[in-house]
Amino acid sequence: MERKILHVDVNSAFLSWTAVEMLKNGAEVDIRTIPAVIGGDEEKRKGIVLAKSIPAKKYGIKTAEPIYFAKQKCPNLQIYPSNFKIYRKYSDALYNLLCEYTNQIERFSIDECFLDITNFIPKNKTDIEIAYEIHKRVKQELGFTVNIGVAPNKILAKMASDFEKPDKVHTLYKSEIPTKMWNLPVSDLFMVGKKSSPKLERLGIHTIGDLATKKQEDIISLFGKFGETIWQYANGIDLSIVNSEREKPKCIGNSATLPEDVNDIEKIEEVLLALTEQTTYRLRKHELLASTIGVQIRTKEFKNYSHQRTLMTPTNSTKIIFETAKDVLKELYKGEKIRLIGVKVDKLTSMQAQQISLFDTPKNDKQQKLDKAMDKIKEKYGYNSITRARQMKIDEMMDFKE
DNA sequence: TCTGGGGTCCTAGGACCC
DNA sequence: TCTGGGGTCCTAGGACCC
Repeated sequence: MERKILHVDVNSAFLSWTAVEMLKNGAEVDIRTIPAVIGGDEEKRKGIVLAKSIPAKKYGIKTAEPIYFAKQKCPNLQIYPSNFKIYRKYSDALYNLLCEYTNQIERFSIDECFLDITNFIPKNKTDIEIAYEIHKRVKQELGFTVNIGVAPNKILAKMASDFEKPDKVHTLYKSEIPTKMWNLPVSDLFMVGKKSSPKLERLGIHTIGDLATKKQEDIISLFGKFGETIWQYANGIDLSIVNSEREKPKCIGNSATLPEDVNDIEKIEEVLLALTEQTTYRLRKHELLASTIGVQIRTKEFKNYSHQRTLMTPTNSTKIIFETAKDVLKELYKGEKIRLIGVKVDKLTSMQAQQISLFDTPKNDKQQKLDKAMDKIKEKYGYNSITRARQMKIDEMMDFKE
């Protein structure tokens, strides 16, 4: 049986949510109506565009481009900082509203959800009517606009919600694929990014339709497994289900671009410790243990390097993970000036499945208790409420999120 | 000129085992 | 001297997404 899938996508999410919050706090201008962006701090070298208003888009400003360029395109551009606490609040409000329509709902990102409403459409209504109802209610009750794609599977629903913006409902049924999707540039297809689209162009594949009508074997022989995926997407084929199970993460990591390039190993290790504490805190919150510890650095020339190491026994101990990360960093670091440092834990297993280790000494037990005590305080009073003394300066510098 | 931070998935090459 | 083939696991790096 044909399924009924919706993809709900918040228009310029970070900017819209900031606008709603500002209006609630008595602001006179709605930043959605002026050339404005949400962006990082240029002085801290995090100056990229995270979201843009429609008037800003008219100046040719693009998401993820440096603010520096955006300002050249539009000198009177208004720039507002990001605030993930607020985004989480609005994202949750949207999710709660959508849950009234189905229990098969997948949070695809902070501002996108897939809904499978196949078994939840009342007899007197159609899928399109439900989409319009959600569209209207979100605007009236939450104050921001969404695009909704209505289709028989996830890829088509996602492509449909990406059609004309903002504040629109679009359908993309199988019969509409040639007229609504095949005329679009191949780079508009989900998963075709800035590396594969020039490669496709060189092969004379300019539109999604060009890709769809090529022989599947030819695309597979050129692009491997990835080729199979994009060929299927171009033909509107996607058998994946709307997955409402909240899955455990497969890896957890934190990284930070430093305000200045650094080659002082002590300073680098201090930042590494702060990042490790953040990562292990999240690891423990998920009740997971990690087997692989990885460290990444980015040089001032934007070269990325990484090393990792797998431990005999999975752990979530800040001390063990930090000691390992320091070791891995030593292998990796050749003394050059670095711009970014990151830590990542991988091969995660649930704590319940933990094997009793021969190395569970009283000393390790003490470390575990210390981690737990620190976590509790962070839980109760906020992440920054407790911190190792020598780290205070770094925390200020890196403005940690909750 | 300037280029965030959080993820997922894939690939290629090497080590090691039988 | 000449030296297979299948499998698993690990690592480094890269593409892509929001």
